[in-house]
Amino acid sequence: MRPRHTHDMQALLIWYDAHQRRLPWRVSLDAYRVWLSEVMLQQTTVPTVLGYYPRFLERWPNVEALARASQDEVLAQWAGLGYYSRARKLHACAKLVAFERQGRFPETVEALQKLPGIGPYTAKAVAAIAFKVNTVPMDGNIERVTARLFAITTPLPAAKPMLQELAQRLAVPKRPGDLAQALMDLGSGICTPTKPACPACPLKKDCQAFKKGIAENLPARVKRAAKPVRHGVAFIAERKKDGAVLLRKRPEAGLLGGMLELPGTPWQSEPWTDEAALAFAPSGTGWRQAGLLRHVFTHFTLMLEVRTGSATRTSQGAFWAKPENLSQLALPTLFKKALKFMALDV
DNA sequence: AACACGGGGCT
DNA sequence: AGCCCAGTGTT
Repeated sequence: MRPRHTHDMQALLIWYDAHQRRLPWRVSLDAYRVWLSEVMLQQTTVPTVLGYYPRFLERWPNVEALARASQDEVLAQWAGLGYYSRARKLHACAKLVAFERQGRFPETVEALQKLPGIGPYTAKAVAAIAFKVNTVPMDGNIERVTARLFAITTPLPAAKPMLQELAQRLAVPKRPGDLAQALMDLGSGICTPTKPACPACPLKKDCQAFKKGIAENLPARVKRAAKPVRHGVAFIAERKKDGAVLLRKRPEAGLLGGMLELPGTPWQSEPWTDEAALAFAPSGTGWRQAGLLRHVFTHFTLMLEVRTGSATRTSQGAFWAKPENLSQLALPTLFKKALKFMALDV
């Protein structure tokens, strides 16, 4: 066992007490609320989550309520947040906790990590914040803070195990949850990826990277490959009498899994010819180009050509959705963008 | 270890 | 245009 308290975590906690933000998931340490916020915050910024978390909590105030919802309802509320497998696993986890564990979340890192959608980070965060387990979760912020504190120059992701081990040395038994949140606040507010505010940092006396003047260069990363481009054509098939459009449900697994979409072509590396694209159109007439949009996914960029036309009957697997109902459906951002072309087309 | 998996905001 | 973000699960 290495010696603890080589760093002044007390100074960090004092800074945290003076600077912490009033965020809705810091109002209560109820495990359900902590868990819900941590899942939403996976790879998602605080401002974005602020637009979803209060609505979720109002609609489903406890894990039993969320467990009783339908998956389509959960996906509809999640629409726009991205990484939709999170919503499916969130619901699966809620059902498991509500129906097989009498509504109680497990209280150890190991048991939490067995639940759907809870990985190493979320297990530690929930354990530390809701159950006062003395552990330090590793997220992007704490990874960066740790790399700088110890001046680790090994590039990510190879440095991850070392950073994980070093971060655990920062643990303090008194206030594990506050320490985790203090480190994350430090990472987002002071120890930022570019132009860190080192002079204002409560840990500057301990920071090896600051002393060496290399804080801004850490953590080092290996270069990522450029995103390929894919092309698709989507069809807005409009019903004359009420303006309803045809939608269909995507497969449960994979990209935008379980969400709704406009009918259209597959997405391929080459642009579509008219003739090839029309083979994927719903039964309808008068197709004309309404717009072209670019949408960036995690690992490719999509160029989506949007065409409008009129249709009188549904096609295979599709259904009519009235414009006034669109906001309550599980439509990912890509297709919300596409549907905006409809209004221009009168 | 590498990849799939959204979307928004920053520089 | 590239990088980042309160990551997880699969291969």
